[in-house]
Amino acid sequence: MRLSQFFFISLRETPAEADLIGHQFLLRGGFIRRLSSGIYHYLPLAFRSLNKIIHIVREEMNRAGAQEVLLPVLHPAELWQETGRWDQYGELLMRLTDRQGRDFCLGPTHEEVIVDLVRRSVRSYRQLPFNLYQIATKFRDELRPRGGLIRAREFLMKDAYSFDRDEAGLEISFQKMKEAYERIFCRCGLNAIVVEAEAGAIGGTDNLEFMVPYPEGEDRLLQCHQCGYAANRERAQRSPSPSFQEALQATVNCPTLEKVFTPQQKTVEQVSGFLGVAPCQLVKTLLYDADGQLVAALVPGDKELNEAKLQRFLGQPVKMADAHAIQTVTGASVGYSGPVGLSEKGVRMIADYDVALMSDFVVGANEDDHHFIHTDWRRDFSIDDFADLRFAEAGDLCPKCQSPLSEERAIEVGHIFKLGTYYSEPMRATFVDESGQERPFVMGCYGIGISRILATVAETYSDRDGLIFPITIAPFECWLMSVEGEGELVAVAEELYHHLLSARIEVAYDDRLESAGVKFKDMDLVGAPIQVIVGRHYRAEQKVEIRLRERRDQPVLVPVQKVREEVSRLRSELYQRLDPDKG
RNA sequence: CGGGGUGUGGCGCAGUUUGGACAGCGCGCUGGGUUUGGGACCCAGAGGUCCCCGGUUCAAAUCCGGGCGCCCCGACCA
Repeated sequence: MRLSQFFFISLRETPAEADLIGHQFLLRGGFIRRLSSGIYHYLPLAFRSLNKIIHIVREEMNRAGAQEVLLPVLHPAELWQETGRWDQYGELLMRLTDRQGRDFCLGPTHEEVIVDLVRRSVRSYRQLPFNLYQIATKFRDELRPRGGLIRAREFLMKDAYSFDRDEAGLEISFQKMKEAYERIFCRCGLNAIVVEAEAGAIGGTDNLEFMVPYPEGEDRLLQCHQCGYAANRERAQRSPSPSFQEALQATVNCPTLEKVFTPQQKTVEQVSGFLGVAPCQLVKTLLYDADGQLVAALVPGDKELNEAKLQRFLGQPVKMADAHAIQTVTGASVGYSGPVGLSEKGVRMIADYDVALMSDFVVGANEDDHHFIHTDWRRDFSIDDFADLRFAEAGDLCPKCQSPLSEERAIEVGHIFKLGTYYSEPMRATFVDESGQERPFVMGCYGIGISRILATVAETYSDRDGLIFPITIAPFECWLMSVEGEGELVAVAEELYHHLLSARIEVAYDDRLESAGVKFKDMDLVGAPIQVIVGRHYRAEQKVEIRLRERRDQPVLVPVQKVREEVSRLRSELYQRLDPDKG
C-alpha cells in the first residue's frame, strides 16, 4: 500500500478525550475516531488489524469444530421476556420500537436468539453436539463507557454457543473452547491468564475469564504464584489466617461492654473519626434478606463484603434488607445495626474469618445515635458461622495452598461459561434422547471481545513514540520509507516496494512528499513490526537499513538485493514467536 | 445515578476571575519557494453559530437561569 493513496490521517497532538496510552495512540495514529460516547469509527488501519484478529479467531474456532453463523442484531422483546432478561438486563439494553409499536432491543448477547433458533430446528440427540459462533457488532448502553475501545457501547465481539446432550458433553465442549481461547490469545500476542470468575447476570455454573494484566485495567485478579490458583476479585477465595483456630479458643480479654453516644454518626468513616479509632477496630453488621430469613453478615470495618460469597455460602440469593426490615428487627435506623442481641431475635449470624481475630471493637448498638465500644464476639453476642465473606486482597492466603496471594489489575478479553440448562429450560428448548425422553440442551457460551483485543494490544504494546504491534495482527507487517521525497533514494525505495510485494509481504510504503522526520514519526506511531529505511546508509555504502520496531536501536544494513530475504526471515521469526504449536 | 472536570477555526490550548480593543497563540490546512535521518524554514493565504436556548446590560466567549455534549472517579458490567 502506498501511503500517498492510503486513508491515513495521523494527529500530531493527543486528543483531549483520551487518557489511556493505547487509546491515545490509536487515535493519534489514525486507527479510530470517536463518533459519540462509546461509539467509534474503525479507519483502514484499525480495520486491517481487526480483520487479522477475526481471521485468527475464525481459524481457531473452526479448528475446534465450531461453525460460523450470523445472527440478527435486532431482537424482539418477547424473546427476552421469556427468560426475564428484558427486565433484568435493565438500562444496559438498547431498546427501540418499530413502526407498529412493537418492542425490540439491539442484541447485547445472543443466548435467547440462538436458543430460539435451535429449539425450532433441532429435535434429536443424534444432531448433537454442535457449537455455533458469530463475529458481529454488539450493543450495550453501558452506564459508563471508558477507555475508548476497552469498554464501548458498540463493539465487535465473537460469541459462541455450544449445545450438548449432557454435562459430560458440555465438559468436552468447554475444554475445547478453553484450548481454542488459549491459542487465540497466544497468536494475538496477549499474555492472557485464565482465572475463575463469578457467573454474574449470565447465569450458569463454572466459568473462566481470560485476563491480560494491565495496571489501568478495570478488572482485578488475585493469583497464587506458588500453586497457580487465579481468580477475579469477585470470585477469589481465601483461607482463614493461621491464627483463626486459636482465636476461636482464646479467652476474652476485653474491658466491659459500654454504650456510647454517637449522634448522627452512621458510616464507618464517621464513627471511627468520631470515636478516634481506626476503621479496622469496627465491625460492620450488614443485614440481608435471604428469602424471608434475615441474615447478619459481619466484616471488619475497613473491609468490603462480597455479596457473591454470602450467596454462595447460604446457597441462595440475597438482597440487602430494606430500612423497614432493619428498623423492625434492630429497633434502630440504618447505620446503627450491631450484632449484640440479634441472634435472640432470630437473625442468622455469619461473620468473616477476620472477625474471629478481633476483640475490643466497636459495633452499632441497635439504637439510634449509639454504638457499643469494647465489644467481644465471644462474650457479647453469638455467631452461627464463620466464613470467607469479604473480597480477597493481596496478602490473603491462597485457598488451595495457603501461600500469600498477589493482586493486580487486568483487562478481560474473553469469558467462557458453562450455562447448563439455564436458558434451555425456561425457553423449553429440548431434544429427544435415546430413550425417547425430552431433555433440555446442556449449553455453554463463549465470548471474546474482538475490538477489545485491539485495544488491549495497543495498551500493552507501546513505547513513548507509539505502538509496537505483534506481527500477527499488525495492520502492516512491514513499513518502508525513504528519507527523501524524490531522487535516487526514491527509485531504490520503489524497487524495494516491488520486491517486498512480490514476496507477499504486507508492506506500507511511505511515498508521501513529507520530511524525513514526519515519516519516521508516523512509522513509529503506527507500529508495524518491521521497518525498512532507504537513507544515509544507502548514500554512503548502498545499504538499506532494516530494523524491528521493538528494537529500533539495532538495525541491520543489507544491500538492496538482500532486503526481501532479510525481511522474510525477520517476518517468519516474528510469526514463530506467536505460534502456539511451536511451544 | 452520585462526585469532579471540561466545551473557543481540523487538533492542542489562552482569553472567562474584574463584561468593552480586529477573539488570540501553537500545530495542521492552501499557494509559492528553499529543504529531507527524527514532527524543517521563509513568504502569502483560507478557515470561527466562542456547545445550545433564554435573561441581565448601551455592550456578553466573559455575568445569571435552564438544557445538552464529552472525559475522569464511583455505582454497574459476559
